[in-house]
Amino acid sequence: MTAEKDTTTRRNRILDAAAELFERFGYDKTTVSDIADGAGVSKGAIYLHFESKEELFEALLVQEIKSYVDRLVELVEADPEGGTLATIYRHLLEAQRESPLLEAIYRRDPKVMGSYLYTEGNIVEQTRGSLGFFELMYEAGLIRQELDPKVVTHFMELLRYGILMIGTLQDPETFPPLEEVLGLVQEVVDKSFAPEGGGDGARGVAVLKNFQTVLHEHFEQWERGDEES
Amino acid sequence: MTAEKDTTTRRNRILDAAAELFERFGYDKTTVSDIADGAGVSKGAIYLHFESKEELFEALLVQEIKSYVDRLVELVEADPEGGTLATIYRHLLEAQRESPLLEAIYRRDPKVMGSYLYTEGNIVEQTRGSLGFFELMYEAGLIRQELDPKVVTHFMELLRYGILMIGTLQDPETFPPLEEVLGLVQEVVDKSFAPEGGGDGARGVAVLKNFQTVLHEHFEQWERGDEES
DNA sequence: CTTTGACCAAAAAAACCATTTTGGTCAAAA
DNA sequence: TTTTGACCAAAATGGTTTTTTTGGTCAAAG
Repeated sequence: MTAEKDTTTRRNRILDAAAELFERFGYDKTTVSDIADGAGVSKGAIYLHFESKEELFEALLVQEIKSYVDRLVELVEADPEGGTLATIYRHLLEAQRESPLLEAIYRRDPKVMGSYLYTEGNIVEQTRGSLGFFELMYEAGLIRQELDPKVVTHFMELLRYGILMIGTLQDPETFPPLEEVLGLVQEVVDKSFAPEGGGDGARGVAVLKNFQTVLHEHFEQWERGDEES
Repeated sequence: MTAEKDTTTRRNRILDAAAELFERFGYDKTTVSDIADGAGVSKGAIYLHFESKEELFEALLVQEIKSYVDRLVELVEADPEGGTLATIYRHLLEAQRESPLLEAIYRRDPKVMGSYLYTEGNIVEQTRGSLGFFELMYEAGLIRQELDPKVVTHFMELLRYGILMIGTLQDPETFPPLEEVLGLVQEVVDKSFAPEGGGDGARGVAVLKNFQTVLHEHFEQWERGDEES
């Protein structure tokens, strides 16, 4: 019990150190020794937890995606407006902005992802799964039924990628405050895509939490399958 | 007169050849000789029109931006709905998609722009000018007065950059038809940002054409200033 | 049993040179 | 006068060798 907790703690210290280094210097420029030093463990210890540098990186990405969804659920549950489409979407964008590493993944930033981008079957491919979420919202009646959910989803993806990329193409100094932009986004989505009155908020929370569960299971299965290969 | 027309024609043939080659092979991989061959002129002839490869490239970019705006005006004038905010914005996105070279500029595509990206004071920096346009639309009453034009502009920029970049991050095969997406964009913009009834279309056309003039003048002055340096 | 860090093969980076290409020029041709 | 293409210095490219770094291992220490 205490022993297990200890190794888990160490694993997390390694992941924490890795997160900071990968984010700052990127996958290629971060060495396993650097991570070991950063975590205050020996290099060998790292290989007691992860099979390779690549697997360590993937474990980190998976962790990042998981806590992204967890954070989203947290934000939505704390919001009095609950699980309406616009609320969820707004918090989704907020949660995305909170994790620079996650942004780098979605952005396929070569500076951060480095040669990992060119590895076979990398995690990034899997991240498309979130698209299915809005279809679920549609089926739950939280998107106007006369709209095409595919098109609505794509619209929201456009905005999401816009937020993701605009900072690399223009000077962020010139941007209006994010708060105001997100406020407008929320209004627009609510006005154009949500049913009258915004829809059943509790239902939305349920859909989201279900999605959260499915996603966690998906990645746990993936991690299991990953070890034996 | 005939002589002048001849040199103008030749200049355009060079620009045309350059456009195709730069788009296909990028700035670095396209040689001046290639362009000369493509245009059916000698290499020396190119230097009768342009001071350097870089200046030729810039002239091409400027031309591209100019015809982008010209094309936008054309589309808007042909549209019965005229110059409402949503109509103009929709055609702006359409016109943008029609020019791969322009997309490459806005996208800062290193494959196409190559080492030109790292030159001092390159044109790309100047292209931010279009942002001012929506402020003019606001002043002309074509954007709801209770909204913050800066935030609305940024929202529309987010969508624009999303459309620009999403194809590089996800497989376009999975996208819904562009027509439908643009249709939704237009609806959303109209519903959320335009005043009741969409606003005075004729006024919008006037604002747009005025912007067109200013932009043309801006670049003509820029070209003049560029030669003497 | 757990953890370490010296050690190694492999890969990446740096240094070096030979060769080719390229942007730009200008004497000569048209 | 106008246009050309052979020509050149400078830069880019390609190939080779040397040096350094790095992911991963495992005998030995704790």
